[in-house]
Formats: sequence, C-alpha cells, structure tokens
Amino acid sequence: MDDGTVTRRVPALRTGNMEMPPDDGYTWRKYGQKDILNSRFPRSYYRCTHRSYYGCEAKKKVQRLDDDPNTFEVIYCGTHTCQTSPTPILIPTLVPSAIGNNMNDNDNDDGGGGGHQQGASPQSASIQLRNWLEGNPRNTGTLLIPRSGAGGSTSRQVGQQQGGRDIDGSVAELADAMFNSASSGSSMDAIFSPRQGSL
DNA sequence: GAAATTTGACCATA
DNA sequence: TATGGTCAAATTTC
Repeated sequence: MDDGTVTRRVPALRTGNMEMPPDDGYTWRKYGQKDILNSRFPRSYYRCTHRSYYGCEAKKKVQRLDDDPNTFEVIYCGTHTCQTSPTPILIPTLVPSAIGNNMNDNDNDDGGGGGHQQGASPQSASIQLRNWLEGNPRNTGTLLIPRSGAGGSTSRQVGQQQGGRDIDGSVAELADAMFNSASSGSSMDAIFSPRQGSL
C-alpha cells in the first residue's frame, strides 16, 4: 500500500546508547510502546511533535530487529506537513509510489547483520531534511540531534530542535561527529546514500 | 511550569 | 480470542 508507509532499517548508533535509533531530523514524541510477539524487543510508537501545531499526522514505529538487535526497523506512516520549521510549510505528497516500492524491498532478509540494509529511497523525511541541511551536502539524510539526552538516558531521544533552524549549526557538528564515528562502519553511509547529495 | 516519556488500559481488526 | 495500535494519566527532566 503506497499510502505513505515507508519501512527503513537503521543501525543503532554507537553514540552512547543503542536504545535510540538515529533521529531523522524530525521531532518525534513517543506515545506508546507495545511488546510484539514475534519480536523479543518492544515496538515504540512515535508521532510528530508538531501534530498539535501543524496537524502533522506523520507517525513512525521503531522496533529493534530480533535478528539484529543493533538494527532498528523504522516504519514511517504518513507524511510530514511541518518540515520542522517555525512556519507550517505544506509539503506535497512525497511520491508514495516510490515509497511503497522500497518497503517491499526492505522486507527482504537482513542486510548482512551489520546494518547494511538500505535499498530504500530516503525521500520521505530526508528529502525535507535537505531543505535545512543545505550547505551540508554530506548531511543528506537522517540526523541525530542529541540535545540533552544523548549521553544521559533514553529520554529526550528526539532532538528538541524547535524549528530546525536553531540546530543548523549543531547539525553540522553532530553530523560531522557522526560521520567520523561511522566512517569505519559505513553504517551511516548505508543509510544515507551519498547519491542523495547529487540531487 | 511545560514538555516529553513511561506504563497501563481500552478499542479495533484479523 | 489474540495482537496491534492509540489514548490517557502519572512521573520525570529541563
């Protein structure tokens, strides 16, 4: 169903705790957690923090793969209409056709056990990220914005970038740190295809 | 004081 | 009947 549902697999970051999956640049608010029978790990349900302000109905489900505990399966449902901006920018439908296609590919068996999934086209959220990531061609993808919970607890796992512009500078630093840390693992590279920067 | 996270319960669908 | 998903209330942190 290409109704805006995107399934992506992202390796757990080694930035302190692998309890939290890489942030995708949006502010998510956890609204529930459920233990899945077929999974040893519970599934977390997130909703866009700007839902109240922008009516953004974007949601995502994060679940750790039973086969790869260090890999998270993030299922995005719906599209963002907030773009994490101070103003409600309306983003047209994010080519659901392409999205629904890649999810099927993601359903494929594990990507090798090291988090080499990819195959999906990070256009849903990442495409919007590029808007505020302009100037950072390397950051064309999910970004982790550990403002206060990066080295503390699993709480505040989502960056509290109020608007996204405030983190513009932090993004570069965070991204740089992340890419440097992940440069040996190519995990990030696996998630964020460098091809995105060629757009 | 406000916002977010956590846990439990309830509802809907298969 | 069982599982998944969502909502609400309480608690914790900033």
